[in-house]
Amino acid sequence: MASDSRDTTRTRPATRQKRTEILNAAVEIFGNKGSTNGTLADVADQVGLTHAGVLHHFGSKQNLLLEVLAYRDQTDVAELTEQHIPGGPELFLHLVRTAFANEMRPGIVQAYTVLSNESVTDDHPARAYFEERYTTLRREVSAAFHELCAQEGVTEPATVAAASASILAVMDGLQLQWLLHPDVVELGEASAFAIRAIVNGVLHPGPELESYVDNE
Amino acid sequence: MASDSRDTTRTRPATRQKRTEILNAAVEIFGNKGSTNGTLADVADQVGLTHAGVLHHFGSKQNLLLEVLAYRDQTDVAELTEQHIPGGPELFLHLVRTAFANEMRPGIVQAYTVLSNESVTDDHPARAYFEERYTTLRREVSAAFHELCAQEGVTEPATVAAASASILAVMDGLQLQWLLHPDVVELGEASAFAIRAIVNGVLHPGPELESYVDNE
DNA sequence: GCGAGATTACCGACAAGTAAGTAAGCTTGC
DNA sequence: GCAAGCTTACTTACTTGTCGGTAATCTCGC
Repeated sequence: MASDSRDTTRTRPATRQKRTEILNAAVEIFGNKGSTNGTLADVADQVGLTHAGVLHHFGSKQNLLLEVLAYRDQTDVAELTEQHIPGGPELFLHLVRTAFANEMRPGIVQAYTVLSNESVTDDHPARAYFEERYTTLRREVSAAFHELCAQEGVTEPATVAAASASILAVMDGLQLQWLLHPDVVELGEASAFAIRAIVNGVLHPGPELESYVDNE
Repeated sequence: MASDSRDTTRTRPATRQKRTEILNAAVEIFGNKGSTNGTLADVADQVGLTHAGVLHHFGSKQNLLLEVLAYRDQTDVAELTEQHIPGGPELFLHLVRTAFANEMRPGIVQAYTVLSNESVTDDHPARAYFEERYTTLRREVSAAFHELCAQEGVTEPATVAAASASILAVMDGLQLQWLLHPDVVELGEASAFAIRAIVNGVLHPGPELESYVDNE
């Protein structure tokens, strides 16, 4: 979506690269400080420019923010979003793999975590982006569930919606805890466990919670 | 200055009430705008004071923030934190009930969501608070799991840590999605489903995810 | 029960700092 | 030699926190 249009048309390669550099710096800064707290000067410093220089390339802070998100999609989780995400049950494995991969890039995880939650606030520029993102992801996970249910001969659409949201939710929530306690919480392992539990919860719902309490 | 012994000593009732009013306003403002973006003047406006008036009561913005968090604990989830949280397997039911209850107070949920994620950023004043909070909560959930496992005659401490973090994670993650799409995501229902799935995942781990793909 | 003296609660004005954005001009590769 | 890439120098708009002052409220001796 964002992207550009013109990058390709009229910019020299050196410029292109500078912009990429700025985007990477912005990911780091916004990740470390949030988009409200991180300043253009912070970003500029990191790439050896003044804040006006950054503005020259991106026009406004808000625009930089949006381009950062677009950039992240395009490079990072291109795989996860719309590129060639595995369609069926493999999606779940893919999500687990993503969680493990994320253990290697705390910077981006932090940027994403901070920004997604910031987006909830009044008129945040990235709100639309995240609304759309979650809608898309939930739809994809739901589709995977439907395929899986069909494959396993189970009919249980009732919990699929809850499960789809839940899978995305654990992943996000674990990221937060992992960022706060990197060596207590194991992002990959925990995600794997939770996703497995949720998938199995759709296919073979076990006992109700109440049963563990009553029969005591 | 601030916390001073409980206010009871030296403040008159009208003042007490005013402070509570300010705290409630702050919850709303910080919830709507984040703690960085929300200003003292915003809070002050809401209670018919100037920002200096707010400062008079709370000393500094940072202190106000911390008092907001303490206040939330004390009133809101007093039940959930340390007050009289049910100890054993009932804890899980309690968490589910909390999720349903949260559907009725988006303001506080939003404040909490925004602040907890903001806390990840550099030197955020609330970071220590949230680190401690998650540590405590994970410990409590773990304890509940141990009790439950004992009760059910299962020995499986291996996944308990992951499961404990996961339960808190889903709850947080679902809150975010619910805030973005209040009428698509059902906070209570989804939390109930996910917690049940995770609990059962500890007690009776089902098939591995790989099995759904390989045997296709 | 009352009036002097101390405390509060609060406001207006201001100090100091920080951010985004603008304008105008230097520099350089092509 | 000219446009793109940047910088310097500002401007404008906030924000937090401080200060002095004022009015209301409490405390107490008498």
